[in-house]
Amino acid sequence: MRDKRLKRGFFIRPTIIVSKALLGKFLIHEYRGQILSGMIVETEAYIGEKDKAAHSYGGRRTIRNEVEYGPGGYVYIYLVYGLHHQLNFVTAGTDQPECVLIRALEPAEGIEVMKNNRKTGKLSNLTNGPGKLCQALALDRSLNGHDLTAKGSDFYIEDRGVKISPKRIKKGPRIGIDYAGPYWSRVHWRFWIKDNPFVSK
DNA sequence: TGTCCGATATCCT
DNA sequence: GGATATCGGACAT
Repeated sequence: MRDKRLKRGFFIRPTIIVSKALLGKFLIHEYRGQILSGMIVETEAYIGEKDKAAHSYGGRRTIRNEVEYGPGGYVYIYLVYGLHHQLNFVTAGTDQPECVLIRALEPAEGIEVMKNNRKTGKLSNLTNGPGKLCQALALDRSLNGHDLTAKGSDFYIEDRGVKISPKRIKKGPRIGIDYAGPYWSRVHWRFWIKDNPFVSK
């Protein structure tokens, strides 16, 4: 059987390219013997050094964002507002603190478990936001620094052959970062699949 | 050691 | 549509 997991080379590319390429890929978490998965439908790019909205702006390097300074293909996950997790994938090479925030998924496998994790019966409300998808797929800080490309790991990304043509990729300003000032809060570094009902609002 | 605040979701009106 | 929950990280003291 062909190994469909994304390899290191996929992530070691410019962050904007990776952000778009991730649309249509499948995020898979094998959790307690269950497969929890979803197709990525919305992403945001964070270009560390020069991006005022990024944790690594100006080369800021801390215990929390240390993994961003490593090579692409690793997981950067942390807690905001004391209750919501944010899932990111590190991109580019070593010492370029760049990453892609996963904002929304279209649920694929393990939907019943996800509904239970989320305490909701509504499919449309399961994974249409960064904090929601982490809760649905049971992702938390213990996965920080996880290698997505490691053989046999239980958290990875697959290419299942879904092709998203450039025409179906929409872009716009990122969300919830007004503090970054008029320029960085407006750059069009958010990407999503046109007309997909699971994109966050 | 203390204070400030966030890459959101939810509940309430 | 608006308030607010809730905690760990960042940085100042």
